[in-house]
Amino acid sequence: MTTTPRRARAPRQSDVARLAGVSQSAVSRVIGGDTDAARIPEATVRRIQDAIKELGYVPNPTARKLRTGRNRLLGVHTFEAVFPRAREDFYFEFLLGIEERAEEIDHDLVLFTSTGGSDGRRRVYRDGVNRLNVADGAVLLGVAADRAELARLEADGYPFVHIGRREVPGTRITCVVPDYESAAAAIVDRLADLGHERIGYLRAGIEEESYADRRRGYESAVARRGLRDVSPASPGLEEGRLDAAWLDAVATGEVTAVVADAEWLAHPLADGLADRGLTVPRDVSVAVLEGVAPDAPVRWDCLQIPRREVGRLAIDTLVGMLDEPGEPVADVLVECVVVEGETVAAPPAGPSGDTRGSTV
Amino acid sequence: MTTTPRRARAPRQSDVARLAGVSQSAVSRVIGGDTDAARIPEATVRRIQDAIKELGYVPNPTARKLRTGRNRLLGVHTFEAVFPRAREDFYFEFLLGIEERAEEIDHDLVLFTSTGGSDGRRRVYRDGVNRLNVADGAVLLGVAADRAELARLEADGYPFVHIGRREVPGTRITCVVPDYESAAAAIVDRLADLGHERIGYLRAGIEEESYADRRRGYESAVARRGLRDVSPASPGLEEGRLDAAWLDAVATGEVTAVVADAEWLAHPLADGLADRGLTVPRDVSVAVLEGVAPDAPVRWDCLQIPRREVGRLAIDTLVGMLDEPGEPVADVLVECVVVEGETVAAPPAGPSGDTRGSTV
DNA sequence: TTGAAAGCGGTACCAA
DNA sequence: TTGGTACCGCTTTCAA
Repeated sequence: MTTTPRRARAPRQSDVARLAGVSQSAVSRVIGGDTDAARIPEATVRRIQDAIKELGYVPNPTARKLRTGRNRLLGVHTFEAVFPRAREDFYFEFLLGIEERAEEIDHDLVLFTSTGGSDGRRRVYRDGVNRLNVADGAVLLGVAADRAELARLEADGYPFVHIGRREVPGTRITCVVPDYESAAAAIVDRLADLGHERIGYLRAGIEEESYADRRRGYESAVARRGLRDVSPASPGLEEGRLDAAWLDAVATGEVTAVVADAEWLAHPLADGLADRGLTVPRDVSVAVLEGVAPDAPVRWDCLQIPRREVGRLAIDTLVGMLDEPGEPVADVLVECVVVEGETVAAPPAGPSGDTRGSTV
Repeated sequence: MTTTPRRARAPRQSDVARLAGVSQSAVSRVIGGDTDAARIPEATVRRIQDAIKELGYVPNPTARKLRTGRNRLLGVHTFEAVFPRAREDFYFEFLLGIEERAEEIDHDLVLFTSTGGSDGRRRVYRDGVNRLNVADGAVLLGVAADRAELARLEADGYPFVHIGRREVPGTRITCVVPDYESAAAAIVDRLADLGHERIGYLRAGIEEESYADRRRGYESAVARRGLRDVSPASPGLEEGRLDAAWLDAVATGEVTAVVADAEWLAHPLADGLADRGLTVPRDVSVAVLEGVAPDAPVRWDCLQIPRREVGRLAIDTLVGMLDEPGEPVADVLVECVVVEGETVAAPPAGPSGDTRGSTV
C-alpha cells in the first residue's frame, strides 16, 4: 500500500526558479507571458516551463490579487438567500444572465451568502468587515436592499452595480434597470393611439424607485398626448378594495383605460368593474406595468422584463468600471417589451366620450 | 456640485497605527481580538478603535488569506453551467443545501463558472491554473465529472468533496453520496417480505458508480433473502425496446417483481408487460431506484434522494477537512427514503409460484 | 537579458 | 504590554 504523502507545501515560483536555475522574476515573466519587455531566450523559457511541469506549479491567485488587485472574481450579493427564491423566478433570470456573461468573459462568481446576523437579512458589512472585498467588484440585487450599506460601499470606493434602481441622496449608485419609464410611456401611447382620452393610473403604493419610474413615464406621456389623467386619490388597496368612488367614476365612463403598477392591482380592478357591470376590455382597457407569467389566469397587456439581459449587462457594466476606474458610469437602461394581451382595446364609442379623435 | 474624490487608497493597518500612535502589530491584535496573549490597556484599545472608525478601516481579506491560508470562501464547481439546469431540479436541491449550510456556518460561496474552453465543459485546470485555489476548498458536482481532473486535484492536495460517488483508481476521493446500496437492499427486502421470490433487475446500462451501488445492494439482498434473480441479459434499451425474450419469461410468471435503475426504464417495462396482458402491480410489481417527481404520470414505488441534506453534509465534510488537514475522511452516506407508490404489491398466487411462504 | 529587491496588507513570533 | 520584523507568493521596477 502506497501512502500518498500529502504535499507539505504547494510549489512556488521560487521552487521553479531553483529547479530551472534562474531567478524568481524570470519565472514570473514567463508565466505572465511577458514577451515584449524582457525577451528571454528560447532555451531558458523551455527550462522554466519544464520545471513548472515537473513541479506541477500553479500560480497562487491570492498572492496575485494582493499584488495586482485583480482576481477575476465577481461578487453577487443578494439581500436574501438566493436559491430558495430562485425557484420562484425572481432571481432566476438575473442569475442566468449573470452566470452566462461571467462565463463568457472568463470570470468566476462569488455568492455572498454569509448573513450579517440572526435576522436572515444579509449585510455586506458585518462587524466592520466588508466581505465583498474578496472580489474585484460586485453585482447587488434584492428587494430589500439596504440603502445605508449601498451608500457606505460607494463611499468606500468599492466597485459595484445594482440591479434595479436604488437612489440614495448624495450618492451616485450605478444601476442597471429595466426601462420602466419608456415602457409606461409606450403603453400610454398605445392607449392614446387606440383613441383613449381619459385614463387612470393605479399605484402600488410602494415607495420604490421602479414605481416612480413608471409613474414618470405615464405622466410625461399623458401630458405629451394631451390626455386627461383621472386616477384614484389613494394608492393601493384599502382592506383589499380599491377606491370605490373612483370605481364609480370609471363606471360612468369617466375613464376608459387604466394602467396598473402590478398584476395584484389589476385583479381587484377587474372585479370592481365587473361589480358595476363593466367588462374588460370592452368597456375599460387595462394594462399592467410589470411582467406577468404567461400561464396567468388573465392574459393582461403587460411588460416583459428583460431580466436575463439585465444580468448580462450588469456584469459588463461592472467589468467596465473595473477596467476604467474613476470614470463615472451612467445608469444602464434595458428596454422592456410591451406584450399585447387581451385586456386592451379601443374605447367604447359611448355618450360621455367626446369623439374628437374621429372629428378631424 | 460636489465632486466625491474617489479614495485613492483604502486605509491599511499602518494608517490606523500611525493615527493611533501605536505599532501596526498592536492594531492587528486588537482586530484579531487577541485578548489573552497580549493584554492591551483599555485606553490603547479605545484609541485604536477610534482610529479605525475615523479612517473607516476594513481588513483586507486577500492579505489575510495569503497569510493564514483561510478565506471563509468555499468553492462550488459544477462541470456544467448551474443556473440553466438548476431549474430542472438537478442541481437545485443540492445548491439549496449547500447555500443554506454555508450561510449557517458563515462562509461564502464561489461559483466557478469560467469555462476551460469553447466546448462549454468546465474544467478546474485551465492552462495550468487551478482556479479553485481562491477558495479554501470546494464542493464538486455534475454529471460529467472529469476523472483526470479529480485525480489531479487530489494529487495536488487540494481539499474538496464530490457530491455523488466518483472513483478513480489509485486515488482517494471523498464523496458525499445517497446510500443507494442500502436503499436498493431495502426495496428488495420489502419485495421479499411481500412474498416475491423471483425478481429481476433492469439496468440502465450506464457505467456510473451510483448504478454500481444500486446493483450491489440488490445482489446482496437477493442472496441474503435467498431469492432467485432473473434479470435480462442485456442492460438498457435496444432501439427503445426491452429484451423481448426476457419479457416473455416475465409473462409466464418467471418473475413477479422487477427493480429498475430509472424511471425511463420502468415505462417501457410497463408497456411491454401490458402488451403481454399483464398489469402492474397485480401481475408484476415494479420499483424504481431513483427519485420520481411527485407529479409523474405513474406513482412508482421509488426512492427519495435527500439532495438537500447531501448538499449540507458536503459543506460540513469539506469544512471538517479544512479544520483537520491530513486526516483521511471517509465517504459520507446519506440515507434515502423508500417511497411507497402504487406499483408494488404482493405477488399473484399463480400456478407457477410455489407458496412456500404460506406453507410454514 | 537577468536578478535583486521593494512592496501588496496582514499575522504572528520574538525581543525588549 | 508593546514594537520590530520575518514571512505569505507574486508582480514590477530598477540596476547590473
